[in-house]
Amino acid sequence: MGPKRQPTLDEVAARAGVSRSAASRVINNARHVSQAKRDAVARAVVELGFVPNPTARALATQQVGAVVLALSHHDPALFTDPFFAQIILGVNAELEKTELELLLVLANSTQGQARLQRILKSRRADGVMLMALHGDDPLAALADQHDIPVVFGGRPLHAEPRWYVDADNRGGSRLATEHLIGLGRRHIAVITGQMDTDAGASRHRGYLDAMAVAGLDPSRVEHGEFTEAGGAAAMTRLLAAYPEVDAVVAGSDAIAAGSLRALKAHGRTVPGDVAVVGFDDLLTALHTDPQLTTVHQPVHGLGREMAKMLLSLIAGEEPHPLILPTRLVHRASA
Amino acid sequence: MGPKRQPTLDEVAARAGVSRSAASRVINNARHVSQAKRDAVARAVVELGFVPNPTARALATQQVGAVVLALSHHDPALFTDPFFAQIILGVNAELEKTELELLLVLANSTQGQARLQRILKSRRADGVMLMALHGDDPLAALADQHDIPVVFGGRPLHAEPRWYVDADNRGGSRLATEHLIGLGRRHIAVITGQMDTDAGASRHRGYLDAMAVAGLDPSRVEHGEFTEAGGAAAMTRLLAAYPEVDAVVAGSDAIAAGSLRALKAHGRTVPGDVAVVGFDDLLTALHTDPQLTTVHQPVHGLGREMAKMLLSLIAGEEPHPLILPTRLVHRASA
DNA sequence: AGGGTTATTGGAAGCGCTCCCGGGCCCTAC
DNA sequence: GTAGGGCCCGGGAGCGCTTCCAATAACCCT
Repeated sequence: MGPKRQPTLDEVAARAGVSRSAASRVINNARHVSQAKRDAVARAVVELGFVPNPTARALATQQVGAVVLALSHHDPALFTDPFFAQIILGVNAELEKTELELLLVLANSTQGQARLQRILKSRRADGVMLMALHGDDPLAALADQHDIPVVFGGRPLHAEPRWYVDADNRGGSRLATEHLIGLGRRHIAVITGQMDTDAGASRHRGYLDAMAVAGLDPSRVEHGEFTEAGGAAAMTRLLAAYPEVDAVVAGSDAIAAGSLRALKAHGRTVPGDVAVVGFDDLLTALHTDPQLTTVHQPVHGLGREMAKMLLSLIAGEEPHPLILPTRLVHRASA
Repeated sequence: MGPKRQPTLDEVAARAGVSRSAASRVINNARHVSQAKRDAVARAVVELGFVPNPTARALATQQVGAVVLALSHHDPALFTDPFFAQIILGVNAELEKTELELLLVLANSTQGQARLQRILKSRRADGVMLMALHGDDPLAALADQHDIPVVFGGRPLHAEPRWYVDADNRGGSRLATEHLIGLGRRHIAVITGQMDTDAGASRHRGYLDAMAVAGLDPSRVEHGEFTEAGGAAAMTRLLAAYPEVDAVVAGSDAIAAGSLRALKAHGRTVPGDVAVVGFDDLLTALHTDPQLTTVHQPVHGLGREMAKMLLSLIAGEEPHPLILPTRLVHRASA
């Protein structure tokens, strides 16, 4: 292995022939240092390969230099959804511009919850991004209990957090439904995700909005999980209960993919017999057959905006909640 | 917001009427404390809601209480592969048993590389897990330069790191090829992933092994990326160059999914005209049509074992490199 | 030339914790 | 009766950095 110990600021100062305070000022690019000392210190830093110890710095400044991204979900497998990967990528893109590190906390289990609690109480991070909260999620309340900035990704069901970024779920879903109506479909069903989720409930509401305006019957509804399996099962139930359906608004691309499979299994053609539109516009939407007409939400951007908002919060600013627009992407399934 | 400041150990000690040292001993469950003081401190801890400050503790003990998982890849989009999600899930499962936090570093860009460097030099973590190294990846050399445990997930191309965990890529691929041979196929092609990757090269080698034993022509080969698009393109080239192929060994499930798509586009049936076997056995393998016969590698376990190995390294032990077994999963495509 | 700023500078006091050490204490063995 | 050996216990010295402060030094204006 390499060098046994990193040089300390004292050693740098000694080598440069200045006081530790002066060296510190140079490192932090602060004022009140002569150019001569500045150069001397800079040289010593290079020669010694000095890198400031973040722990010591954190202790002195009371700033950790890290933020946490906490993903809360009851089912660990859900994390496999590329949706989360995109979120992480977005967050990371924004964080890369800074010196902040990313702490990942999977808060599904009670284990994970306790861990997040600890992180908050012990100030192990300068801020928190919290995602995917179910209605009863105890994490939602955590935000207020500690003196640490928290931004939500998506809204919890029965609370309006002070800071959040979300996609326009309701508007997007309404768009999708209107598109189906415009296509001449009249027996339009909806397969929602979990209704104890704001995304699930809001997307359902968007469907109701459009159906109401068009004066159509909005009662053909099935609930399921945000998964392919959930979608397939829901579609099968739908077909049994309402054989007349000629279109379905799916709560997510995964759900849509599942319905496609179930539809094919029951001998219905898409979009001939039944038109399907999804929600998310992840890569999955391109890999179905036929390719999915779907509502695009800027997932990567969602991650980025969460990070941005957290950064501005940490900087002491007062950002406003943000709702990102969604739009319909026309492909083959509707 | 909540309480402005967390109580310190001194305050706990004062309230319990003991010295700070004694309080510390109780917190760390060390010996040489009377039961009476133990109780007094415990009570004070609860009353004050004390949680030790990890930063201060880290500074004193020289142990950060965090490890990093670094994912290196040239293309950020690759991170979307559920493979990584599974790795993370596995790592997290093991870490949840400890007090260690997970630092996620996406080291694709030079930005990310520099960041990882900094983390290593400044000892921002107690250990590192490094994944997905291409042949020329500068990260591979990093391990030796710093006095910090590093375990590799998969092997870099031209180096045998001291500690790594990998799947039996060569053996698995050989199994897949043998299966195809057993099926009576004789014009078996291979679509590899990037050959500057150990996984890519090893899986190709497994194919060569089996073909050599059977005395078959192993020259039908195309290279691509570990993606669906790469697989589709490679399959198309394959079909043009060797129209007689009756089977293909794919370097991954994504590649296999791509070939399936290309095969269908060219009017070949699967497994009738061409049998296909994948590698990974992720959820994707279930969502293709037909479902994929594929080599299962324990991705979640890979993550878990990486974490385990790192933990044991941190504990001062000397674990051995680990190669996890792979096995063939029979489904419809071969 | 003199009073008042404004730049530099190093000393020293923390940040909140761990842990070494030496001093009591009590108990046992001779 | 006393010399050892545990056990407790608190004092205090760090861990490596930032930052306040008082002390100089350099500079401006009238």
